[in-house]
Amino acid sequence: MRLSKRTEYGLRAIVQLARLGPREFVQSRDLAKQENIPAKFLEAILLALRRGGFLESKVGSGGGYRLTRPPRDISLGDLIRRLEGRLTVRQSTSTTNLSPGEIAVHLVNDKLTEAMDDVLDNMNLEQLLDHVNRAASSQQEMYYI
Amino acid sequence: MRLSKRTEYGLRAIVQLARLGPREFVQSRDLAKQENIPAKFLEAILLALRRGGFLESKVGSGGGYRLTRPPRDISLGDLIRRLEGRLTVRQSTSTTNLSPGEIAVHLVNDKLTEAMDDVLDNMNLEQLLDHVNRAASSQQEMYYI
DNA sequence: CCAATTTCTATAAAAACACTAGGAATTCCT
DNA sequence: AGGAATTCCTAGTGTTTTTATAGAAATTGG
Repeated sequence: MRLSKRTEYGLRAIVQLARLGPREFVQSRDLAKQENIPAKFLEAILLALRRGGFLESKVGSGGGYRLTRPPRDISLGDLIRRLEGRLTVRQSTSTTNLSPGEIAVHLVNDKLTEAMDDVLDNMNLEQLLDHVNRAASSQQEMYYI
Repeated sequence: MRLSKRTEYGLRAIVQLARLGPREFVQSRDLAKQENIPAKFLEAILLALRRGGFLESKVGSGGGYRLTRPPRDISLGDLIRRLEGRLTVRQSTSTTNLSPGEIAVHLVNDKLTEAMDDVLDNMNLEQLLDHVNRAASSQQEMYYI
């Protein structure tokens, strides 16, 4: 299991935005530079995040993006499902006349989906930032020991 | 999250093999027909399962495939990781000098991987078959109610 | 009016996935 | 011995998904 580049970039961008605080608008180009993400690709991703209600934007000179609400109120589940484009409705393959193998596949798929949703739905952006800070500072300590 | 066709087909085939018991060799072509899977594709998948130690084969007339061990001893984790080809080693991107965003991505990736492994490593083929049988029989009941 | 920015549409390039072709090797059966 | 059935193996092909890129319209601030 690996997140797509799209999701990875989106996550990295929103983490930056969350760290910089909700005051200022940050430009797509700057985010791209800071995180070393292809600029045009990031543009499209930020747009999707805006449409998803995670970001608000301001067009024109001095414009950019910022969070619509505090990190605590942004669920990783909502965020990542939006980024992965996994609105891929549960296959509506009629649940009748399935072979045993097909039933098994369904079962496994459901279990996996549930497990992932569990992880993501129980973590918000604030908690993720806390983890990151802790990880980063423990990385710092390494140098002093 | 969705399993690849390769994994889906492999799972369906091994479920069939497990149901038919460990006695007889079953031919690839028959499995393909029963589960409606492209024959040549399935061949390659079964071969991989043999190399992974899940199946043993007999070449030539009257040949085919069968499980190497009882379903109880086949972990879904081992099986599916083999099928997904997800030996995709944990990225060895040096864990130094990561941006906060990159750390966040790592964290999420690890959590998700762990959650999926948890599900899969705690289920064996026998348990999966039980689930399937229960699901199938409750599906049957539907017709009588 | 001009520069900076988001927004939008269209397309291209690359990678992953889902197969297919064809023949070699092995085994069984008569 | 010979032919039919089967796995084994290598290589290739087509399609879909992912990862971008190009370029111009719309909006805003100065």
